[in-house]
Amino acid sequence: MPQIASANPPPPRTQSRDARRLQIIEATIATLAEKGFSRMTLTAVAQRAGLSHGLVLFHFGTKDNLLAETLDYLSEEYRANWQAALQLADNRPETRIAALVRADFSPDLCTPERQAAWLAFWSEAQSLPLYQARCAANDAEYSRMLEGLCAQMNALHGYDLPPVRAARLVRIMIDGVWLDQMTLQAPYDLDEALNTVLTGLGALYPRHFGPNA
Amino acid sequence: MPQIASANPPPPRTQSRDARRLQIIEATIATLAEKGFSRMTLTAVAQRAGLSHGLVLFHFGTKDNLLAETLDYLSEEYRANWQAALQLADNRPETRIAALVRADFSPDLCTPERQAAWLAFWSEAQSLPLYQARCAANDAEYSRMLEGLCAQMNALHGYDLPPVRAARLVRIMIDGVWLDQMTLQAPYDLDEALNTVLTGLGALYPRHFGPNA
Amino acid sequence: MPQIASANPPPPRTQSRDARRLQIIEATIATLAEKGFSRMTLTAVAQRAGLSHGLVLFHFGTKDNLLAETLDYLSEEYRANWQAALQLADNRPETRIAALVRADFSPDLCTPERQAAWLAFWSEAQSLPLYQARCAANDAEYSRMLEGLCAQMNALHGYDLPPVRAARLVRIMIDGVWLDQMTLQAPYDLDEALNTVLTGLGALYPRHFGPNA
Amino acid sequence: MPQIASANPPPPRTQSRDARRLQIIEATIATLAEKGFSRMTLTAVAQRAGLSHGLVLFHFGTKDNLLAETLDYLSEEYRANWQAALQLADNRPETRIAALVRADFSPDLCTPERQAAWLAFWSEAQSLPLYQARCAANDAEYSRMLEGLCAQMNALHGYDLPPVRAARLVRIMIDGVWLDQMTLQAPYDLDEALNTVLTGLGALYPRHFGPNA
DNA sequence: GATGAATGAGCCTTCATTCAT
DNA sequence: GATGAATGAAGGCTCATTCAT
Repeated sequence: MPQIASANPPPPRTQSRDARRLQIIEATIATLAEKGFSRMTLTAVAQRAGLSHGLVLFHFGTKDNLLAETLDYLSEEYRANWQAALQLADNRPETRIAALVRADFSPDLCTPERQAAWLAFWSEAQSLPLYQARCAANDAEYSRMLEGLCAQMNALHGYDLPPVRAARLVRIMIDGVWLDQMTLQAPYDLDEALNTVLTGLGALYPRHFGPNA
Repeated sequence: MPQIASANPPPPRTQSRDARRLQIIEATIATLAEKGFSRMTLTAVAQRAGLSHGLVLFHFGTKDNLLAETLDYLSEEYRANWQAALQLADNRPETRIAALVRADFSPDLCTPERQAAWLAFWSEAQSLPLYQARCAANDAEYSRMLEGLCAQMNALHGYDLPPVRAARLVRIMIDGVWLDQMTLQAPYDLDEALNTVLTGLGALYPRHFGPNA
Repeated sequence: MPQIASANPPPPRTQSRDARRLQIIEATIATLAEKGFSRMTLTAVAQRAGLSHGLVLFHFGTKDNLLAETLDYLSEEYRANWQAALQLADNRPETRIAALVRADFSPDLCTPERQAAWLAFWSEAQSLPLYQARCAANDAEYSRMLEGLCAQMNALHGYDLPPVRAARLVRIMIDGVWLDQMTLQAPYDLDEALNTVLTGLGALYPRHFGPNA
Repeated sequence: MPQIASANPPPPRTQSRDARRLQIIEATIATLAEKGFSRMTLTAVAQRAGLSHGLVLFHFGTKDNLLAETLDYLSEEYRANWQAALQLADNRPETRIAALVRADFSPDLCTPERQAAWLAFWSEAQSLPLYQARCAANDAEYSRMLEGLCAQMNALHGYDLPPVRAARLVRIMIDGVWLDQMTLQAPYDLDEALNTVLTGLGALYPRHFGPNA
């Protein structure tokens, strides 16, 4: 976890360039979550980071660029997370799929702040070239990889689900419970979210998956 | 669906109050879809409706109120749509679930514009009291109803899925493919979306559902 | 007293032109008093008169004209009031001065509404040509007349006050207590106002004036 | 009196915070005098100060706050002025009253601009909570102090005027000549204003006051 | 690096005015 | 006469961006 900005102590006089940028990006994520895309202002970001207004622009040039780099950061963080999970898994597709799903619900990543920030970017994806430009490649890579695993489930274990649809179902179940956290009046917790997806996965591949409990 | 907004002909000097309000609400949905929540301006709405921006405020008072009434309109439209679908279905839970799912992909409702508008509201749900205040009741009603149908699937047909999770899985699969339309670079069409959900449904209840083709 | 507008009963379908104009002018005075010059809107005037927005402009053409005619009305009302008081007085200057002062505190004229309306016009007198154009003549006539009476006090009763200053002192004492009603947190009543001026008058002309009690 | 506002030279990029605020407040007073309360706009204030309109809001937040701080400034200036005058006077009530009156006609304070600004605030006092909230205390302090001095005139010099009325008469004569400056077509000068009030004072306390000449 | 004053574009909103019915 | 829809100018305010220190 990157070191989260904390406004109270006077900001250290000199910080490494990268630490400052990270601090501002984390403040951007938090502000996005707190105020939504439409009310995220540079002033609010600066305040949350405990920095002056001008310094944010000194480091990022423009607001659009700050948003772009924040999205890059989230996107890269997400990719690194599932890739690390795959590294630790063996080669069986059921292990790898399980690892991916669990990774998506890791408490480091799956926080209300980050979910809200993702949703903010998604909602602007249609009208802002930003999202497609920055995330299309990562998203596609993730989908292709998941489709490959689903294809292996068919080949190795005798299932008969179209891999593209199966992969898509896994993906949308994950996105769906993320969305639930943002829109439900009384959201369920991380554990229930994971088990909901595992239940769905167990429906797709009954001999290999199922809820924890 | 009314298709009123059309800027070219000089707007009739007087229209019935309700027709004008509807026209403006449709223009709001379209603008929300085109520009996203953060860049939806009253000027843009007025332009799209072919009206002066002052008239929008004459009819709705404030921008916030316009947004609230737009959300009410979408929410009511959605509720009316699935309730009408249930009216036409018989009493068997599998028929009713299928009717709900198909209703959610009706071409009148499931348009890119409306999906984008919904997403815009979802993304602000955390920071704006608007969404919870207006939609929580409708959302909860929908969930309860779906949970009831899933419970009947267990009772009548011998399935063994926890109804709350099963209902949630149906919901998030639907929301998930909606979300896909907004975020994928090359989204799939309505038919494929429906069949994806039916495939997922077939995994949950194998003896009663499956893709069309 | 002109017939005060009363919003509750549905406005009589057909009224004489002059009655409508008067009704609107009275509503203007009341609105001026309630909201101040800067927040007096045609909508507020119409609402107070129980009429539609457009009707006000039908009768007065523009807002500026409505204000001008309202000022004319107040000015004429004021002039008629003191002239009527003089008609009833005998020819002695002390009687005539007393009549003038009492006229200025007549309960019909000296209402919080009218005082506030006058003050509103005074405060805009510098920047709006309106006041000078409409009231300079009346004001000058009043001053000349008062100066003549003060000159008679000297000639007939042996006082030795410069008539211009004496007249001015009478005028500003009256205006001053009017102003007090608008600015004091706990203003005094009409009777105390009158006796304050009579006390001042008694200081100027000790053998002829003094407070009532 | 600072005489800062001057649009011609390009404004220094940076000024001390307080100097800028003062400059803007003086421009507000001038604009209030020139245009009246109802047409005083931030743009007009900024133009008169030779600054951008955004800067006015940068320093004062809102127009309402700018008005409030301007009134505070005028009110404090007025209080400081009469208190300084009292400091220089000896303890005899006639000296102190004379000092107060002369202070009210000091050329620094008693300018057309300031008089017009005061009148603008007075005219909105009824409908805006501003005036009462900011000035009631100062006004009451002034009245009490003046009443005390009038009581001393009775006690020490054998006069027999009710102190409250006497003090009120002094106050309204001063306010009255201020009002005259705003409403008369051909106002008299400062000297004549002072002598008018001194004449009135001489009528109240014949053995101690009278016009200068 | 860092700060905060300064600018100006663009937004929401108010409101006088016009006009069809 | 009377109504209320419709327009557009103008105002207050927010905020990204620039820039002197």
